[in-house]
Amino acid sequence: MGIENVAQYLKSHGIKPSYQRVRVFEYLITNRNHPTVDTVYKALADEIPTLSKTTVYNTLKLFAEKNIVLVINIEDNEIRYDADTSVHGHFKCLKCNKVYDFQFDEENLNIKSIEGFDFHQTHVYIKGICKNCKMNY
Amino acid sequence: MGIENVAQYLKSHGIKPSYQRVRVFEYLITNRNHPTVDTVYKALADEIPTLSKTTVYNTLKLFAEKNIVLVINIEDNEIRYDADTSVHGHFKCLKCNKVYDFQFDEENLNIKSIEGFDFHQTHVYIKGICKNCKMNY
DNA sequence: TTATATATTTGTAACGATTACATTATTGTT
DNA sequence: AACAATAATGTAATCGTTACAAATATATAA
Repeated sequence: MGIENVAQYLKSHGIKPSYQRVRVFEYLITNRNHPTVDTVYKALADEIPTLSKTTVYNTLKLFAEKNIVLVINIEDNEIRYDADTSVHGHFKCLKCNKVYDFQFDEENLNIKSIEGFDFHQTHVYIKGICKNCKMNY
Repeated sequence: MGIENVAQYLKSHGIKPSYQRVRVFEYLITNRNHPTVDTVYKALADEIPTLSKTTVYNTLKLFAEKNIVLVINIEDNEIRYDADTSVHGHFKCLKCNKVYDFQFDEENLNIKSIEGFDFHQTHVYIKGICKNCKMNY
């Protein structure tokens, strides 16, 4: 997605494409690393010296409200964000702390005992050791 | 589970059954309400006037380390605990904020793209509107 | 263009949940 | 009873997040 397309994408979701918002969203789609606010802020602060961390908080919260990012709550002490809003799960490696995406079959979950409930969001989180860390330690 | 059995249960998991620890664990198994630290503290403070909130924090953290409680991270601003450590999911109603348990078929998730990873914990969280709130609003 | 209104960004202060730490109390052992 | 080890307590510190007011940027209308 080019800058013009990012701006258009934000507009089409009811978000005015300010410079900071475009840059934050570009960061998310370029680095698919499920960053925290701090990660985004540190990465962009070099190139946008006037950037405020509050702006990153506001921007990501706005993106979440407008449903163009997913909020990842796999750890209790940090909020991560993902610009891939398709249904997928997240795996966090307890050794290297990296977060991986994975696909799963939602319809096969065969959920029991909460029939008649309306589902708005489904989150599947798995923690463990990733393949790379298994081999190297 | 009676008090003696709670003490025995804690011991068998390497936890010294102090008065406070027994009371916190009894609270969890008596009120299966997925409480936060604050909820447990407020409920027990009446009956144990000297109870410190730090003790509740320490106790629940210890229980989690010893794997006799699950840490529920369905919301980013609160940690909830569950003495039911069997594999099950959690549904949070966005209207009444109640957390419900549900069963699901883990083996049918059919997880792709993270083959060869070791899984330690699996969490399935669903947010939406519960049946009761659907009917009453 | 200029004036004006609106929206956004910024930086600081406040907030709240959690943790660190030192002190006190409790428990177990000899 | 004396001692050592463990746990509980209360306060202070920490850290991620939010509130808020001032400054800046953007859009609109005359």
